[in-house]
Amino acid sequence: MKIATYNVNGINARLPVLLRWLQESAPDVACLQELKAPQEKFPLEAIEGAGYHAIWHGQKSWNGVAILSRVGEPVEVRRVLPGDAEDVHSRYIEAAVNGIVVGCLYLPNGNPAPGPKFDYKLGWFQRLQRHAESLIKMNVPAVLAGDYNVMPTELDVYKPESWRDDALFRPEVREAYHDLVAQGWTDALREQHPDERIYTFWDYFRNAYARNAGLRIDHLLLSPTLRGALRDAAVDNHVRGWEKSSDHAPVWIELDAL
DNA sequence: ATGCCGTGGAAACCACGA
Repeated sequence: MKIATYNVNGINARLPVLLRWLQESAPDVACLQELKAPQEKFPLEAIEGAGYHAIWHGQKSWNGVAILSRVGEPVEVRRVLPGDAEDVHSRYIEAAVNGIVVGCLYLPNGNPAPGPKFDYKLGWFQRLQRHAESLIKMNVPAVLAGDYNVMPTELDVYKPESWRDDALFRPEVREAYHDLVAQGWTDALREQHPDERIYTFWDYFRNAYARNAGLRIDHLLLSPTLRGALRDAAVDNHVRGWEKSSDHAPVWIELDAL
């Protein structure tokens, strides 16, 4: 079973690239972030035409997450990260697909730090930790996939020294990610490639992709029950080089049947 | 060191992203 995550940066602006990638990479499940579309502007016909069921949680202008599946309909579990009734951002959706709980998340950017946006990021991270802990305790096969907006280690940044004070790399955020993983999760891409410089995002400007000035911020975390099923993990790096690409590249894992 | 680019939505610029 192949599960992917892809921050599309505008699903309607990205539709040709998204469809081309779905055709080429053929993930069984795809978690999408940054739809940047209200609920009623999700391009369902095109997605279904590509052979996928979909559930999504849209929002006007910003955020927005979706779960696509070609291995049966995703059975929605929730479309809000628990713990804050005031939080109106569309940043989380969760479904049961083919016997696996798939959480699709778009963690807040948090810049500038310090400040209210950074506080929101840390609070969101805490809520994610609590929810992830509950998934661990339920002992279900689960994948938490998405744009975490954190580079976990120096190996995950092209130039660590210039990112020290950034909300994506500050110690509090890296610690939050570390603590989350320490619950028993496996960072699938890093597990498969312990020492490689692997990036999932390259800025649109400063020729970042051509210089490989990238960040690894899109992650797939596997619950303890899935760790042994991990067969492969990689970034569809070349997709970032396509015309009208997102600034992120898709990341995927391949799991053995349970 | 820097939103220099890209997207969406409103307004002919601005918010936001990482």
